[in-house]
Amino acid sequence: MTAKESSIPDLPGSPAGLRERKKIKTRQAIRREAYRLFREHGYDATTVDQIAEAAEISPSTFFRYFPSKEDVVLTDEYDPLLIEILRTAPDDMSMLRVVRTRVLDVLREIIRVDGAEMATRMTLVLNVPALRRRTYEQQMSSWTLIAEAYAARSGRSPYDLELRVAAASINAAMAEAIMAWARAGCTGDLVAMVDRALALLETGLRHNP
Amino acid sequence: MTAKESSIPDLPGSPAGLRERKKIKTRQAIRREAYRLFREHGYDATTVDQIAEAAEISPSTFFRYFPSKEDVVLTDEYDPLLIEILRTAPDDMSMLRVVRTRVLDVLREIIRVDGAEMATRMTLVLNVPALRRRTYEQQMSSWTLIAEAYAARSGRSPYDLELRVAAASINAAMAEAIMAWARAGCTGDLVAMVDRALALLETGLRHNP
DNA sequence: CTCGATTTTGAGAGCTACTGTCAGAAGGCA
DNA sequence: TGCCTTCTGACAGTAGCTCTCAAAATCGAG
Repeated sequence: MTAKESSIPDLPGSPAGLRERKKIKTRQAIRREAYRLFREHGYDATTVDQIAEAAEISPSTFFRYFPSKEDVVLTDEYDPLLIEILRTAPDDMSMLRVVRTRVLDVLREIIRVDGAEMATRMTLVLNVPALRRRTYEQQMSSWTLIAEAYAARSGRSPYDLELRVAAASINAAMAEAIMAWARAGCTGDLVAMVDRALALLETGLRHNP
Repeated sequence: MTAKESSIPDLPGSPAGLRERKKIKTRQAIRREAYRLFREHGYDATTVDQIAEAAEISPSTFFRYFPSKEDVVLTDEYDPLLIEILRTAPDDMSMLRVVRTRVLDVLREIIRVDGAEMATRMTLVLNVPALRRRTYEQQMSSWTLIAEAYAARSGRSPYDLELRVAAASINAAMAEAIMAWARAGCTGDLVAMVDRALALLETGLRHNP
């Protein structure tokens, strides 16, 4: 209902063509009806046909907007932003430092603007195994890009083990914090939780748990 | 062909009943034919019906032995062993120390006994997205159990964030090392690579990449 | 060995996610 | 207005997976 366009990535405003506007409206309708049905009947119990009917489109049209049912939940416009932040960070700053400063600032802003929808999504991701898997895969492919960018500018191999382990464990720590937040009903300070998780990685697991 | 029973978990020997032996033989036949077809035609291009025909069973019987096509590759008898090692470790030993000492010893032994099949599996997991996702999910659920066991004996909450982050990042680091090994054609010292990955976590990501 | 109980199996129908094709409708542009 | 591009719905088809049911194989006891 409310035009809640996130202000963090460049928002293109209303595009000129009627075609474009209709496409956006259809896309929003699909997502809205899908989320409603997921909430009411559960993810697995909701079929694509039902979503299509609720959104008043044909089932085949559904797959023109989203390559799979999972993508209705998982399409994420923030990943490119994350990559960009890390790509443009100063050369002498470690991945982890960049995340704990710049990325967390952006996360705070995302929550402010888009918190409610993020909560819905994360709750679904927490509770539906298929979505959890896809989420991890998606994030890992982003972090692979990040690791490769770091490799390129420091002259390491793009397959450098330490680099990839750093990326993978930062990803895992953030995911774990986000899931803990979702488990707690999306209440509490997500940014603080993510920072706590990352602090542990920074200190190292020498004596800790 | 060769009765290559791994000697690491308790090997039950040949069970008495004919029924049991036949079941094991069928299970092995399915896996053997499946792996052969995967190698020859690829994972996605191989259908369950083809595997069933090659193993001389009906398609419906296939699903009595493996709940899904993915499970032919992913069924892993080592995970309970991993959990057991960590569960029975001394209370004052951190997760990471247990892994870097005891778990790596067991891994070395697994490679010695079962190296070839492990290589086939890891190569499949590396190259088939669906398998990668399931693998991660599977390992994470094991590490959740481990985290809960650690929580119980140290009086923490089973949802303790630091504990879960530690478990998740150890898991991620090991997975990354194993994937790097598979990427290198399953050559080189896997145990050394995993240890390098874990060493980074132990030191912490303060100045590193 | 035989008979009844239990387990395993094959056949087949059915559901859902997803892909591809193709003609026709709708929007854009001169 | 009329042509061109894009979008849409109907339909057929494939693969993974579930469920049911009756026939076959195995097991245990007498």
